Amino acid sequence: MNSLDTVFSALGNGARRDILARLSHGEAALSDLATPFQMTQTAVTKHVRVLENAGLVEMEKRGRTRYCRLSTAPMKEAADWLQTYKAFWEERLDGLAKYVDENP
Amino acid sequence: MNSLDTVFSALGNGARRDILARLSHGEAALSDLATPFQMTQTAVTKHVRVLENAGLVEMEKRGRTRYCRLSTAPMKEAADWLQTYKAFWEERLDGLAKYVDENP
DNA sequence: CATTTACTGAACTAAATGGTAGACTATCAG
DNA sequence: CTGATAGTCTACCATTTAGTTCAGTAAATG
Repeated sequence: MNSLDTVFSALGNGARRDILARLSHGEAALSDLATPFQMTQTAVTKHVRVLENAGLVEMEKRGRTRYCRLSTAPMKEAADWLQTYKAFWEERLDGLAKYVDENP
Repeated sequence: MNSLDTVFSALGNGARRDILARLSHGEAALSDLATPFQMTQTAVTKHVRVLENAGLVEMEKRGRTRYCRLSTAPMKEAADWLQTYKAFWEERLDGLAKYVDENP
């Protein structure tokens, strides 16, 4: 599977985006993530695995706890892909601006 | 379902991204899309429906053919979401630069 | 009018997703 | 050692996804 496939579909889930938001405040253990998200630890683990598989989080086991931290490189890839369409939506905005100018 | 959910998961499929790429060259009928993508027309229609549902394409029926064109507004939303993490990956790059500076 | 073309809809399949529960291992604290 | 804590693995479930086929409607064309 394409890397953009895994990244975009990993991001296509609110719970996972919430986990990323939480991780943007710093490293967290799996159990730290399970508590606030009203979810089984197993479920959280599954989500984190998806994120890990997409390269969006890195895991490190210290003792019995497994810490997750953000890894944003794939996000940059995704952002770059979207960026290729930026000209498009800006052009559309320009078109709108022109329309507004010509129809006061 | 959250709008970012539908947009990101719509983008999480190579076939759909290919369709968007094709549409970035201009309007296309459903049948125009089916031919190059070695897929049933029904399958293409389903993909396009997903894209339409995410607001990424707009459809217009003229006569018996249904034309699709790009609609990038939701992409901008997605890009904006990713952008909030941009500081992160740039910070990481700064950290790397610092590391490189300190370890010549 | 007859035929082709463009598309729709329903029904089906196989696999993936998002979630649960339960039993088990490993580690840390008292 | 004992018990609590962190996490894993397996199995199961319901729903969604990605695709197919086939039959049908609607519009363009000879």
